[in-house]
Amino acid sequence: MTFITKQATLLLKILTKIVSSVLNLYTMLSIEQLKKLFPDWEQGLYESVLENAELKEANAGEILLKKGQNIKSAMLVVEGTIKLYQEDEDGGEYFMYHLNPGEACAVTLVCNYHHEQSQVLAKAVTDIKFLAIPITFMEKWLNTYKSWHHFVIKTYRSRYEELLKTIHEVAFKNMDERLEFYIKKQVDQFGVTVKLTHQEIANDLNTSREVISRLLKKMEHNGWIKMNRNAFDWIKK
Amino acid sequence: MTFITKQATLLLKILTKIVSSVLNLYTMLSIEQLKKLFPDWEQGLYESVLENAELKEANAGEILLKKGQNIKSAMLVVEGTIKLYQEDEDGGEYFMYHLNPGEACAVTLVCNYHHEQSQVLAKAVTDIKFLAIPITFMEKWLNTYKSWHHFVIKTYRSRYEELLKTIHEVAFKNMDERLEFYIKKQVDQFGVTVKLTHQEIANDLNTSREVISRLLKKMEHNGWIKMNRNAFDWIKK
DNA sequence: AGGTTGGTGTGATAAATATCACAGTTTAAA
DNA sequence: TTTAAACTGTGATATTTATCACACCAACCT
Repeated sequence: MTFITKQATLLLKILTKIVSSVLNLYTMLSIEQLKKLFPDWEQGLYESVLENAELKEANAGEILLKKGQNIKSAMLVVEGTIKLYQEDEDGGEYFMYHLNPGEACAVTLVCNYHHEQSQVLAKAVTDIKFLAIPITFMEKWLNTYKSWHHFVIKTYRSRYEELLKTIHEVAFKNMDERLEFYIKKQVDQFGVTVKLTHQEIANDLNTSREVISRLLKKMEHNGWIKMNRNAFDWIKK
Repeated sequence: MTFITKQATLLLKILTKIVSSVLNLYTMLSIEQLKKLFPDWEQGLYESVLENAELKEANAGEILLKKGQNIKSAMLVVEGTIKLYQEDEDGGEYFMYHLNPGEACAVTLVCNYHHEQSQVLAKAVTDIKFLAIPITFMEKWLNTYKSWHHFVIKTYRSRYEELLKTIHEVAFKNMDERLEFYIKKQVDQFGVTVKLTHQEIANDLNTSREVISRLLKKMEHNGWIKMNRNAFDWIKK
């Protein structure tokens, strides 16, 4: 009885392994796809990534990274869009920027692999695919591939600039201007039809739903937007 | 007449060059000092820096970099303290972090030397000395010195983290907590005696002097500070 | 001493935002 | 079709912050 159970367990493990490796073949990227996403890398880096990265998926709305969570792998976006937030201890969130295919999450590109903790919250906005690279490779690749080095620096630089913009908004602007700035980012990402509820916007800007409702009403009066349920169109300019 | 003028001009140029190189000798750093400030560099990098960087000075209060200004050289702090601000179009400022000896101003570490503009405001808090490295070397050094590469990444990473903290404060906290956070940074830098007027603090936090005065009064009542004219002591904890 | 300047204290009021309360409306579920 | 849940609109009120007005005081100048 126990013998049979053990045999079955073993068989299950083997089968799982086979299935997952077959799936991996199916879902793995071709080197050509990789080159399109990350055009400036060296040949060897593409190969290293294919060999060592895991292609993962997540559904829209899923939380990919929480503040305080240990970082165990770098995240490179392959498909879909991720939203990056600053997260408060007691539930607050503040939206900072989007991550798109070909971009990497800066906070996960850690050089020293000693228990780095995430300072941000990352959420999948759409269904996504991303490459997860164990952080043990981070230091090694920095020393091996110049193009990786440049990629890391480029990533940090562009994210640093996004954070500066965020600080500019939140330190100097009132909610009406911050909302406009927010909507514009949304429009750049997904087009003039903004499919978000007032509550969702309020959460992203760390304010209350009523405030957003009133400000959107005002924008409607000004002829900046055309409102629908669960969505509105940005028609300004 | 023109001949004599030309001769004189030439002489002046030569003299200027001699004087400036003598001055350079006087003010230049030794390689030992450089190693103390930037411990993890390669030998060749120290030499390159000594050869190509200019050691500059500035007085307390001087503005080193303004938003929108073209970046022509990287700044490495040698002596004194610099304050980094986000700057608003109409005069507002928001303090983000301090830069100390051995640290570099991230925004000036540009890889591409095509008219990058500063996104920040940098002010000398004390009299300072810093190394100015023409940005033509940035790309070259990235390709030549691994230690430079690591230095740049380390710089970006730590500044990115500072910006995250700033966003956390300004997005989630009320002025009383932001003031406390601000004072603590000040105390970490210069000790428990905070030599700032209410007006200066108000400017750094983009608020008004009255607000800071009232909040400091409250802190005094709570026994967190001991107030004097032009300064106060942080005595909490 | 008298005057000027800059720093501080504080009331009164306005503006921006947060919170509460509740009504109406659409959508989805039973 | 009825019911429940989610989304939106809006008034009333509280809190936080900004702005204005002015008084007081210490330091410095002459």
